[in-house]
Amino acid sequence: MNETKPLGKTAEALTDTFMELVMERGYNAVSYADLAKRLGIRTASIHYHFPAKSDLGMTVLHRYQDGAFSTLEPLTPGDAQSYRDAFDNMLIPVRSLAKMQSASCLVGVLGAEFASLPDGLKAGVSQFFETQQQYLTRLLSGGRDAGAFIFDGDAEAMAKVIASTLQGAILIKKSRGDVHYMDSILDSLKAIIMPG
Amino acid sequence: MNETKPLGKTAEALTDTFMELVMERGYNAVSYADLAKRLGIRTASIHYHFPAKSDLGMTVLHRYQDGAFSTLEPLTPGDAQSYRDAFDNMLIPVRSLAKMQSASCLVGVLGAEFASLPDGLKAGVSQFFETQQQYLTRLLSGGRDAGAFIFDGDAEAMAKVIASTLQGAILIKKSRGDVHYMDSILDSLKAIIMPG
DNA sequence: GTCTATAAGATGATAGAC
DNA sequence: GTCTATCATCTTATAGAC
Repeated sequence: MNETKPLGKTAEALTDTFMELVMERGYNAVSYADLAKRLGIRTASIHYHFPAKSDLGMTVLHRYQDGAFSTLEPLTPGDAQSYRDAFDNMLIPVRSLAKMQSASCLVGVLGAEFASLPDGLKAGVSQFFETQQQYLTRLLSGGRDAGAFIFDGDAEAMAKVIASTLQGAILIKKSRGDVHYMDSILDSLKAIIMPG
Repeated sequence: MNETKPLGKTAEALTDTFMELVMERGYNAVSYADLAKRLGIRTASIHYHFPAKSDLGMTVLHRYQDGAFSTLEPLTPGDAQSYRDAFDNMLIPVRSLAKMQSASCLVGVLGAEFASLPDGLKAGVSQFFETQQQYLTRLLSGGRDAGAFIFDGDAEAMAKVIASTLQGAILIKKSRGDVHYMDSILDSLKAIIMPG
């Protein structure tokens, strides 16, 4: 039910390119002219597919969200290993981002520009963080009960720590241009919730 | 030696306003027109004080950096409590940021827009993160030796975790509009390096 | 230091032909 | 679906008067 509607070839290329550039530069630094140049078309053609820039933004945000949440397993009660696997799967898109030298999380970039975003994007960004926090909280809570994780304090607090750490690391990594920046961070996070 | 040169009254107001707006919207979403309107002057007057936008950006980044690092104590060997105090003092600007509903860290915002920044700002942002990581690493390393902190792994890895967590939390907080978002995160971080 | 005037270019967007 | 042509507006920036 969260399927993104299929797009034509040009619309697909537009969303891919726009997403890539926003993840590098920010929403406000990517123009229709940039996209037109990249795809070898005119800016007017872009408006046929996406009448306003905010339409492009919304489409790209939805696509990104689908991708980021696609590896999340439904949190049905299971054994300890199933929770550890779910945690690892949650990290798959993060590891993918970690390897990209000059990109960072689309939602993080949009969040940085929050006050300048059109309303729809603002709402989408807020919701992304809310959904992520809820999932992580349930994962950590259930996982601790099942013996998969060990940590003090409530699961929601740990969920916020983990979400923040990942987001911050992906952001800093881009400025440092170091594709290995996150290696130790992912290890450290695991050690924090799976000591010993 | 890191003193920022004194500015006139208008230049001061310009840097304050520019910093505030960038922390809310991002560098590319703040224009000379925005500043002129706020201060009740013309855009041409701004160019007298800061010929190019990148000049404004550099001045603001330096000011921000001076503020963020102003509470850092020189890391001379001391007892455990002195390291805990130094950690708390490092957090003073962070706590200040946490209270601002619609702003996030200037350097984080610039980092999100990295690829679109003028070269001077790129270099400044990279350097900020590098300096912060070096300080935190020394603080954690010395503090662990002095018995102030307890954690596994090397100090640099923990420094990266802490810097990333703070940066990510400040970013997410803005999108969530929750001035209490970071409360539990600061508690959790302390619990991670000062268990028990 | 601030203003008016002005410029060159970018930007998001529309109308209508092909 | 893509194009040409065109638009109003914004954006950074400069020259020169006050």
